[in-house]
Amino acid sequence: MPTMIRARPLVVDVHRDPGVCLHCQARPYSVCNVIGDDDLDRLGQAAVTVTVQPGYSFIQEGDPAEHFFNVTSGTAKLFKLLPDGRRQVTGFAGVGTFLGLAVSTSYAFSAEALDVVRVCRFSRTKLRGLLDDFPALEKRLLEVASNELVVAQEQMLLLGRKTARERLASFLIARTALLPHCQGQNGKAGGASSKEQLHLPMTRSDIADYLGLTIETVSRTLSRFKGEKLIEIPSNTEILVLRHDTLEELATGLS
Amino acid sequence: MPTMIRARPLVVDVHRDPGVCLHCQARPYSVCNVIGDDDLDRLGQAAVTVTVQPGYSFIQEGDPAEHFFNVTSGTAKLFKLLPDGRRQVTGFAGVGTFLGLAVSTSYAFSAEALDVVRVCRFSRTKLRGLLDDFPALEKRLLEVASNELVVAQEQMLLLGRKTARERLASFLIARTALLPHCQGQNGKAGGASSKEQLHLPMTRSDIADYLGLTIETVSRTLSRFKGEKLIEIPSNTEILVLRHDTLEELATGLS
DNA sequence: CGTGTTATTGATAGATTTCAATCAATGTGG
DNA sequence: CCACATTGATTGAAATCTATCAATAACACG
Repeated sequence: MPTMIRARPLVVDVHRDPGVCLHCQARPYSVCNVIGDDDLDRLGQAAVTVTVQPGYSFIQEGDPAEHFFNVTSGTAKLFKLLPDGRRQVTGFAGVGTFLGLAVSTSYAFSAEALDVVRVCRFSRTKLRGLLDDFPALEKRLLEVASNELVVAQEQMLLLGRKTARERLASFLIARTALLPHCQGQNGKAGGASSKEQLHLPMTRSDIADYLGLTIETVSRTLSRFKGEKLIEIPSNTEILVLRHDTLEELATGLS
Repeated sequence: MPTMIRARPLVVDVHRDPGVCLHCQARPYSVCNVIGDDDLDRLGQAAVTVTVQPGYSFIQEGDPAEHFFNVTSGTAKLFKLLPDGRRQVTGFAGVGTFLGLAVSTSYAFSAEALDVVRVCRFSRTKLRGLLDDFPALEKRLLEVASNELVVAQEQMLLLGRKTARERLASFLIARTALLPHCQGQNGKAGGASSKEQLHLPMTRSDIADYLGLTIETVSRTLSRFKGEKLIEIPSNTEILVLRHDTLEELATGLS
């Protein structure tokens, strides 16, 4: 049975500030990067900045979808619930993630902060206006949505057809791809070790709900990876990837 | 082990015809419906009509994504494969479905015709031009993509957290929603029977790969539904839904 | 009508879940 | 500063759902 406590959509801090967009550290990763410096204030005026404390949610599945969000710092988990409490985490939203694309009148998922999360919040109507004025923004959103679609299909493959080991390997590999130095990080030679350190802001329970497994299976599988010297587990929130390519093979179903 | 035979991307018939769009029976269900009658020829000139025979595929996962497609008749299955042949069907594309939204340079999935499928094919570059000229089309595509995203998240919930019974029930309910007379089809009173007849163009194997199960589990579960008088199975391709609301409860996890 | 494909049904096996206990990390209050 | 409680993670044993293996049965098609 999941926690379900403190799942109030409590939002802590709201403020607005002209010119923030220009120096926003999330800008290079966000849809905003298609807006020129000159027009950026126009964008900023349509948004408010919201800070969400860990454990609190800022989107509730089923609620009327009045806002769009852009994550500027921190990580949130996105999830859907069944009436009896079973949960499916559909994704983790990091810096630059645009949320709320659900066209319908209500949100299709909930979003809860894993650490302190800051988001830019746009009202539906104001964003509509922005899209009319900036066709490039609309194009960018289509791009974003298409990419998410590809990711979702990959996740369906994982959930429908991969073993627990393959799921965990896929998860770890996907996480390494998010690391800042995300290219040429390991040699091609078989068995080359790379030592990538992952920070996991989510709990084992979140990982389980993301991969369609139980906490216990996640824990057991990671322990086995550790025993096989594929990873190290310095702490509950850190994982050191020792054999990237072995995990990658596992993730794709080879072996 | 899946079939894997005749998975050649064989396309059978190609022809073009000015003015076809105007009388296309798929128009009301397609993205084209945002284009006015006057501009419709412009759209038609950018497309070619392709007929695909059952069992043949017109999109191959991994191939360079040179075209977009719009299904005008028939049904196709969309799927991804693991190297060892495990398959995940990510969706079924019926009349009006727009395909190829993958932004990247290569397709993220394969598409294979279940029955005779006709599609409108657009080259990437020509569609790009159309989008520049018709902002409404771009808006519509964003709408389509967002909707598919919602559907994909629902499918993740199914694959990650639902039981075999719940998956089959969800599948049947989703299929009834596609029926032409798709509103007010059954009374609210508990236990009301509705008798909706479903035509299933896909095999049990396709259903299994769609729901993350095996053929045997699909067959057994349907047989059990039959034994419980929830459905009838007049033929391999037809299913009669006797108790829509009972199945709906099952689908949502209330059982 | 054979003949091959697809679907059903049965028996068994196996991967993951469930139930349960232990351990570790963190925080509280006397 | 140290018992005590709380939460999250790990590990073990048993149960269960679904997969696998295997045999029929139903169907489509030439």
